Amino acid sequence: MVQEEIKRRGPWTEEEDLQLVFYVKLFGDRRWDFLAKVSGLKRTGKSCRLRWVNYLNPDLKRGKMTPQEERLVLELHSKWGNRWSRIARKIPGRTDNEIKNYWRNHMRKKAQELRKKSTSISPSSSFSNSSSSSSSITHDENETNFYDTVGLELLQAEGEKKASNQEQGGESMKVYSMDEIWKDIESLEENEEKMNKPIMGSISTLWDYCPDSLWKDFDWSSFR
DNA sequence: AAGCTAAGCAACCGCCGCTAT
DNA sequence: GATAGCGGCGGTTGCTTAGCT
Repeated sequence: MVQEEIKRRGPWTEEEDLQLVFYVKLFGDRRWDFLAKVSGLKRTGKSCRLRWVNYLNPDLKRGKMTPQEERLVLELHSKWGNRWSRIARKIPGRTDNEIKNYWRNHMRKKAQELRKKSTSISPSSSFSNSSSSSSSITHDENETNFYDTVGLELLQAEGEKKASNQEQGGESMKVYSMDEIWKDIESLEENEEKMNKPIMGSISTLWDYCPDSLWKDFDWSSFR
């Protein structure tokens, strides 16, 4: 009779992060169950993978989505629906989880704004033609439809607004045309195919990219 | 200052598909 | 070909923080 090891759950500690990064560096980011075992972390392989993919991976960008990233998310979502990982692959440095959260929060906010506007004009305008994805979101009907379809409508409405805002604002953020975005996507796809390299291909620089807080107190002698 | 609400984000769950045996 | 194990994905939950009354 094998005794089931009790797995830790909940937020990761800095120590766990360090340990995970070290073992990912050592063995790569594929065999998560194996990694979970050899690292001594009392976590499931899945949990380790999630932590790495969504937080520890040095290729990740942090902070607010840029306007061009926002537009890209809208555009790609209108094309692919809730295929978050697929969308994430086209937006370097962003994870599916991040994009999903972004969509959920920011789009809901904008849906509310739009709804306010639309109810003041015509109660039955917009939010009507659900087209993509098998979303099981159980909010009220307007919201569900918004998640599925409103991206493009927003793109159009927001595009004009942002363009004028950016002219006025002090920071002159470049607004990408869709042509430019698609060119970007295509070249990214080409690169992906050409290189077809695993994520860990860039991991030799891991130590350079990892947040200082992760490394500054690390006792390397214990690993020699 | 305290309480409440909404937003943001990290993490978990369950399902599905791929792969090794 | 069957099946078990694992990784990946999308959906959901729950905790923390910020903003408002």
